[in-house]
Amino acid sequence: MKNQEIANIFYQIAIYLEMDNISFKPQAYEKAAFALESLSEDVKDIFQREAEEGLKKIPGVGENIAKKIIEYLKTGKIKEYEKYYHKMPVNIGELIQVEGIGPKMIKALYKNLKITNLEDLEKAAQQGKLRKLPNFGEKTEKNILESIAFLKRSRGRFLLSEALFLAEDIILQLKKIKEIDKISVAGSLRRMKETIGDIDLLATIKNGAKEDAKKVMDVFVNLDGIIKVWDYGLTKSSVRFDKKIDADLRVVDDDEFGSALQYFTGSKDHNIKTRKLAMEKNLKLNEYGVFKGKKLTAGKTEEEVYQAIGLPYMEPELREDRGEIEAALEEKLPKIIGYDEIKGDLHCHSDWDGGENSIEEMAKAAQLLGYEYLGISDHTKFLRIENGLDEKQLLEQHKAIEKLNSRIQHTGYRIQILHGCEANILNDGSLDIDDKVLAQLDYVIAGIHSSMKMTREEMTQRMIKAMQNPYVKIISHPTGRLINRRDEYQLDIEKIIETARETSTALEINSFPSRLDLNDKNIRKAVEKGVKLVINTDAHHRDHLQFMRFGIAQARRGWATKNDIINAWPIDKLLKFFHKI
DNA sequence: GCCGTTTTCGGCCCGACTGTTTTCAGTCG
Repeated sequence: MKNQEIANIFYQIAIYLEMDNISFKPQAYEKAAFALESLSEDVKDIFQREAEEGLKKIPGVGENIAKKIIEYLKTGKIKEYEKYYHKMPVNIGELIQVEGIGPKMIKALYKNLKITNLEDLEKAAQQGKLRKLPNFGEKTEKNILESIAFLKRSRGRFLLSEALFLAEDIILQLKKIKEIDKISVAGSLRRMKETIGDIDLLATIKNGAKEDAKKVMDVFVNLDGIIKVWDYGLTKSSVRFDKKIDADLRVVDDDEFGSALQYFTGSKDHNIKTRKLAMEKNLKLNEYGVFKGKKLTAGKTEEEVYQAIGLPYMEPELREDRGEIEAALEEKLPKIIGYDEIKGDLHCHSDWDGGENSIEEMAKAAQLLGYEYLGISDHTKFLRIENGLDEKQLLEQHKAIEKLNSRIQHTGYRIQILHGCEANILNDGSLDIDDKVLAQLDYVIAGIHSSMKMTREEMTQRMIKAMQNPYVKIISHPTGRLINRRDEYQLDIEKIIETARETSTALEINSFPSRLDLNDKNIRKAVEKGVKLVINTDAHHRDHLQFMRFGIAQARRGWATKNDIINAWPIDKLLKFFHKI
């Protein structure tokens, strides 16, 4: 799929344009890039089917950008970009990741110090060269070094979504081979960890024949997007994809698929415990099976492997040695929420606040996902750039949603649209929308979108005050972290959880791939305190509704059950929760 | 460069915050 590659080039063109103070064009390129990466269909397919006209239907794509997409599809290059890159050969993708660095700084760094990548930048900062540049100073230099250190800590880890989308694509390709019998992801990806080091895949061959394994491996090492083959063998091959994600494929015997899957899924600590448990029963557990002496007693499925050592089957998300084995032995393992148990998404943006789709389009997409309800929660007025709604617009939107609800029911759609908003928590903990208006909505989400560098005490008080507002039912992305990019706010999460319990406020598990906030550990803390949670996507496009599974995965990793998640509840129970003032 | 219930040109892109400065440049959401 070329969408992301083209989007990345457009993002870079936007930055080059911004360096030259060109107005409006950068936003146009950014908008097109955003639309491209949100697209679920391959632009190549759209172009083949509907030519340039089809491309121009993508929001933000007009005549010029459509031509550039076509140019890339045909030649693998975009001349406009090549021209800029020739003039300033800088690794923009790398430098822009540094918090506090934007187009103007990249330009100044290149012009004055010939800095082209992260390594150059770090060296120059360490040598105190940055502070001498105009508009730079000691503090900027220090911030840049801190930000680079943060990036380095997270280097080599990929977002769960990136790894999963690639893995699913690989599996789709491999499943076309008729000799393949079973295939599954393993490793941290199967455990749905928030970041992934590499992709592990496990497969079996129908008749176990060596020449068939070779066929499979041949397809694997020649997949689209591979830039390096590390290993090529009949039982294991290893490759690197263009985003520098590595993937391993192992072929195992059908009899050992379960034990191999269990072994390669990990986690390592979980496996150490399961092996100990096996030893206590005079058994031996390894990747080839469960053995009594030399006799194989289990191995074909994970279920029989766990059963053989006296455990129930464990969902991969639980296998972190965080007490799951002990809980299982005491039959106290919770029934964690299923991927199909969410009944609605309560944090979605519409085109009222600059999102891509109308409320109706969002509702129809939600209906297709089988949801009972969809909550529209646009930004409010403090966020001017996001077209935040003011009191008057919120009331207008309320009427529009009432109308749409009654119209939709006559057209065979069963989905019910709820009206909320994502109000801004201002520095003093008050909200940017009048309580009288908030009172008229079905629910209110409150979130922090500004002044993220307060002290721990100030930030905690700020959020506590917002939760004490009787209309606030949900706190969005409670810790504010962006994976691999920005740390959490300074925040006393225990106090926040405590206040959430006292005020019956639900804490969000934001499913947006770069957020996953709350994270699994904080989810577990909240669940233990009996605090209610809500899994939302923060969709700004109808395709983003699909991100739900990433949030569900984190909820599962945090041992949350259906009862803990308010949007796994039927609508009557949900509305009762919202109206509990 | 895109877009159109202001429709083929003229809008679009604001305000807080930080760090640099002494009136402002750049980043972020």
